Amino acid sequence: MTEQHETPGGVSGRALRSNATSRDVQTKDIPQATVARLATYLRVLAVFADEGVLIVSSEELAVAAGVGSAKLRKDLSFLGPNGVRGVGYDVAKLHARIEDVLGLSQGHRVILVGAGNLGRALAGYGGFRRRGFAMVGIFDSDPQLVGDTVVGLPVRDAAELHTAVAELVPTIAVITVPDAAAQAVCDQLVAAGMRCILSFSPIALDAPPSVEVRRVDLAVEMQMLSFEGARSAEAQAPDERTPIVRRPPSAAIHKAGPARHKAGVVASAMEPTSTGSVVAQ
Amino acid sequence: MTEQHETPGGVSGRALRSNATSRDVQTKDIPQATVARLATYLRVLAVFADEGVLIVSSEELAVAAGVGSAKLRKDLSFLGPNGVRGVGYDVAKLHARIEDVLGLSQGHRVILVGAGNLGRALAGYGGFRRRGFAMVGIFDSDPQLVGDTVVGLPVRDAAELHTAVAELVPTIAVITVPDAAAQAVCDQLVAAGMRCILSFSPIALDAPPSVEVRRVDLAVEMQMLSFEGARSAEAQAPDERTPIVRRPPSAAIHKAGPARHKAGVVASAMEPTSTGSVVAQ
DNA sequence: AACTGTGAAAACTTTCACAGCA
DNA sequence: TGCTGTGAAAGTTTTCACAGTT
Repeated sequence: MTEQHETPGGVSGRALRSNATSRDVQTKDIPQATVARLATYLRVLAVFADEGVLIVSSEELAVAAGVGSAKLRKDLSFLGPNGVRGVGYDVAKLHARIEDVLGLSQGHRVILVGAGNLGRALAGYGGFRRRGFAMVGIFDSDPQLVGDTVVGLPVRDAAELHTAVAELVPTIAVITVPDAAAQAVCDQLVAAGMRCILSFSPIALDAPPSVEVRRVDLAVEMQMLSFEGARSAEAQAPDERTPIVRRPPSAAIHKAGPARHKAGVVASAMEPTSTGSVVAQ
Repeated sequence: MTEQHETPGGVSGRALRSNATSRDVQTKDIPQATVARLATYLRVLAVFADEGVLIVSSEELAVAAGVGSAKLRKDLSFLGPNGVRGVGYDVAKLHARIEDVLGLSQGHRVILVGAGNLGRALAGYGGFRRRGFAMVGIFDSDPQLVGDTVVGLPVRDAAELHTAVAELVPTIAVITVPDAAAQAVCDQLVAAGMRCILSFSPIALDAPPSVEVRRVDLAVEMQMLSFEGARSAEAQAPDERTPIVRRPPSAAIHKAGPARHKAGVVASAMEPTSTGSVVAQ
């Protein structure tokens, strides 16, 4: 369930490449939900291609991607005709088509702000490189980290962001700084001209509508799992449920102590957040 | 854009805790989309609580969470009455209520399989601990890594998984191994009795319907950003678009070379995947 | 006066089932 | 015959707007 998504109006273009196939489709009309799955199909197609498969049917692709074949066909139909009736889809051709529609054909230059644990892990994450995202710059404001080398790139001072953006011409920025610093970093990135931002901080970032901000909250996924798990447990043992989750040793933080209840104070300072989207899935 | 979700029927129960408030609501009736957002509200509420805020209005909460207030109220309405008309919501009470509904009240014991970059980063990710997820075991099959200490825990041999699960009684398992190993690890976890699995491998995992599997594909988020970015660029400069994404130096992998086209071969071996869900958003 | 809770409308997604084509 | 592309139905989610409460 992705989220709202204020109408954008950003920047970042695609190189010319006068050949046919181009991104003619009314991209505006491709449902959000479909876009999310196109990315998945792309990966699966890459696997098929590696295996030397030339043609796949919607059924095969669907199974590999974990969706229904009707849904897959419907999704692909938004990109115009891509297959051959009675035969299937040309793996290479479909891969190229989706890449094109997603705006991945030219590849992306990515900078990462926040060289902490998560940042370094993402910088080295093979899945990005493998799918056409090149890491071109890493930044942090911690003098301790500045100068380190991560996946071959020097960690630069976050103060250099503005200059560096002009020089590196990145198309996507990834934020992996502590929550408290996220909004400030986002502002800097916007000021530097970035138009696509992926944040791993769970806070909602405020940015002009011309900037695309996506948010990934890793804990949300765990919490959804928790819900589904608890739900199925409930369904199975309507009442004599076994307390498998015994000892709450170090867990159960934020127990929202029943302290200071009673009305009175009302919300105080709270950034006028907006833009952005959730995962969810 | 979350996804399908085969009807589960799993395990993992909640401790008794005879007090009121319990998870009475027909959890079955809470929309998937709402569950994803509840997790977000929870985090925002924790922030408000830390700031000493006692009461919030749907509008304030909504802004902080980055959603519309009507949507937020509708979401909360699935949990039964939680606020006071004309006043707002009691921060602590609402926090506790959502925690309860999501099945987080008892906290969760988490094991992680795959002590590579991503695994280690997740193990140390404060967002988990902060929200009640306690890391209790880390595994890897690489002898090089076994024995290392990550966030205070020794990396154990993945071969010990079965025994370890019996001993640690974890409720959630996180998979961060290379794609090729993901299905095997998943199978082991299922065999060991795990019922909730979160995988960071982009491949669709096959597991019995009684096991909840969620998948997070970090690259999908980037690809969706790419799409939105390209789309808005298009909207802005209908035709004389500036090719900001110039030099495709190290980027643009998987260019799906127009080599071996032409039909003939059809999909070969492909795991009969199923279960699971996507992010996306 | 301020704010929640909620039916009902609108928008969006998924699923079905079949016409159309190689 | 086999598989795509797609309208139309079904299901889900969001948005609206207002009745109900304190």
